[in-house]
Amino acid sequence: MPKQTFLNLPEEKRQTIINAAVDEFAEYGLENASTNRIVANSGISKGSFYQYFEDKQDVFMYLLSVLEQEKMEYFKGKHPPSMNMDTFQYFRWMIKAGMEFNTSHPRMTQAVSRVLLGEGMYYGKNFASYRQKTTQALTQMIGQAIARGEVDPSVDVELAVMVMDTWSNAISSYILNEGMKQKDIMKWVRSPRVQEKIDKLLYVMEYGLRKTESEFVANP
Amino acid sequence: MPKQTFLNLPEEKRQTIINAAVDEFAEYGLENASTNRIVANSGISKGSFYQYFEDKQDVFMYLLSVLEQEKMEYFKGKHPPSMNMDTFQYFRWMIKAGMEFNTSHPRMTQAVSRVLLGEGMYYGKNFASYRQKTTQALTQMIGQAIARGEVDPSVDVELAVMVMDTWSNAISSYILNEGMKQKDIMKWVRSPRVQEKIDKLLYVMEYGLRKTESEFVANP
DNA sequence: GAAAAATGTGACCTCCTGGTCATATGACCA
DNA sequence: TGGTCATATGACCAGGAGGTCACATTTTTC
Repeated sequence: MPKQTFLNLPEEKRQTIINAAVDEFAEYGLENASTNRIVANSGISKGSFYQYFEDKQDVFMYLLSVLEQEKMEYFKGKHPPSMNMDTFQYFRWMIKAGMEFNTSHPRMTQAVSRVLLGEGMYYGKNFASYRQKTTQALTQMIGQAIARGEVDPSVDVELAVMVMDTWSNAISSYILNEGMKQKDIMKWVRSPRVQEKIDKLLYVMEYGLRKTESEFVANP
Repeated sequence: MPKQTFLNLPEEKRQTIINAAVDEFAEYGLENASTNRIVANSGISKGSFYQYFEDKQDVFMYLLSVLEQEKMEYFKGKHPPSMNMDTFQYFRWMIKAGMEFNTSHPRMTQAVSRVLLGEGMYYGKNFASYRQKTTQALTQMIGQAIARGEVDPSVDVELAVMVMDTWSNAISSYILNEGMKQKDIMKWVRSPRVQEKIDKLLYVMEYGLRKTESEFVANP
């Protein structure tokens, strides 16, 4: 975590530095990020950087905690539209709210998810706790869904978690990759075309690809 | 592509070199791979390396083509157990055959998929053609499935491709990551536990997570 | 055998990396 | 005013990267 010196800095200067770091991680990932470039782009000296942080991983950990903090505050102010949702409706609402949040912090989300999804498995222990938080939340959610009889009983918890986690990441990556090509990412995400795509993907997660009697309805 | 000098080399020496390269890419990815380490581990000199290849990306491209070649030969000798399979049965067979192949070339598959999935998006054009081949094959397969009325008609081709591609990659990553921890990866993959896990995942892809009247049966 | 062509070698180059540290600056206090 | 202490700086370091090249060695050709 950053040293006190960094936290004492004026808000503006701190922002400049973390912006440069975010850009660097989004562009190069963690392993290939260069402290020299971060320093150059934030207009501070090399010495100052190491007075603020242990190393670049320290910076990244700080970004991670900031993003987590902001996400928690975002979700604190958001409430599901209805209390009588089943697990799948709730998951859909969470995914969409998550995408709203992501696109309101696109660079930061890009940087973090690039590192977490791309290099996370090889960095091993360091990020394990962050991945675990998601897994735990999902596990609890699925446990409830199974108890309520909403989930296919032949599907065990671990498998269902993998399915939901996979789709959560896939949708997030898709939105970020495609969205960064748009001129207004928020507007793009909120467009009916994209919303329907998300709906359809989650519908397929729920009912499968194979033709059955259940039918897709947009914005159910 | 490698220069003629490399292709003239005795089989054994070529193998030593590509083994060292495979290990390097599997361990460090493409960006962070070190030509110095590759030459050290393959017992050739720096100068020879650059007489054989343009640079490390050239080596990787060669690995890619070798793996593709071997995969094609593998599938040429393999035939689906029955001609009367629907698309989902065929996909399941392909996935399982693919996993057989992957675990018989674990290091190479690991190296290639690490680079392709992890750094592929950022290298842009270079690997696009390889990703495209998979997409094209899937597109054709789905087109047929839709024509046969096997797929939910509310699902369009592009979406179905994304779903199948996502699962193909997810299963492959899962098998590779977990499998590398086992002492005998081939035996592990063939075990009923793992086979059933794959079956269940593909069952969920086909019928969804939600409880319906259709029920999972192992090895259908 | 000699001449020619192909192959192999590692010292050396420049560039950039993460990281250090003696020194300079300037805010605050007596 | 002088002294103290947090902060800021960039020259500097060792290490490793990718890449080159003059020379040594081996193979082929005649």
